[in-house]
Amino acid sequence: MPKQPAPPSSNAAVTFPPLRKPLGRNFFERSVHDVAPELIGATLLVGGVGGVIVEVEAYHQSEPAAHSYRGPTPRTMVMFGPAGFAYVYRSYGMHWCINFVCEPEGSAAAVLIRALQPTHGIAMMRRRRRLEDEKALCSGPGKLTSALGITNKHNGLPLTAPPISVHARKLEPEIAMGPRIGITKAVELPWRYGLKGSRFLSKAFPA
DNA sequence: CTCTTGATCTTCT
DNA sequence: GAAGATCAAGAGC
Repeated sequence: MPKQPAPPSSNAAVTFPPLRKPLGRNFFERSVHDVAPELIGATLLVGGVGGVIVEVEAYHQSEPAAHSYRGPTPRTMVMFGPAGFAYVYRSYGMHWCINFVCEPEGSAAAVLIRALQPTHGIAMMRRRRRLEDEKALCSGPGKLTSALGITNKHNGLPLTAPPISVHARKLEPEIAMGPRIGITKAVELPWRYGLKGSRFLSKAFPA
């Protein structure tokens, strides 16, 4: 094992830049196309571990790349419910991915969280991922759930109550935009958003 | 750097 | 039975 800086020897508070009050349900109860870009720069914490959201994708019921496209199923139930809850699904038989459910009840839309810049609980993330490289800890939708300990147990949990919280950004970041990744339908829709120039993306946006 | 492939299994057809 | 909102490792350049 490579040497790491010694972690704090107690549970004494570790200082981080102060976070804003957690976002409430009303933040998510809007068009997924408004919410998705506004999530760039926000902080996601699960059990105190997390970081700044640097990449997301919007999915909407009306479009065939969305899991909700064919109507409610046991898996996609949560998306047809109210906004402000987590939709967690199994990807390729081995990874978990987390979405934030948006829009008023009746409209099934969600934002896939694709990458974080780690800020809180980095030592824990390194243990879970068995990986040192900070910029690769959360640089993909399956990687960040592993780093944050997200599994199907989190499916349907509120994003507005422990252990999950989402904190608004403090500054207006520069947003990059482009086609979504890893899909074969509706590939032309530019519904992927990212923090311009971030080193923590799953994949760079074309200049 | 890019490209290819194997791993692995739930979901819906 | 096939596809899939992925990842990591290996080969080639």
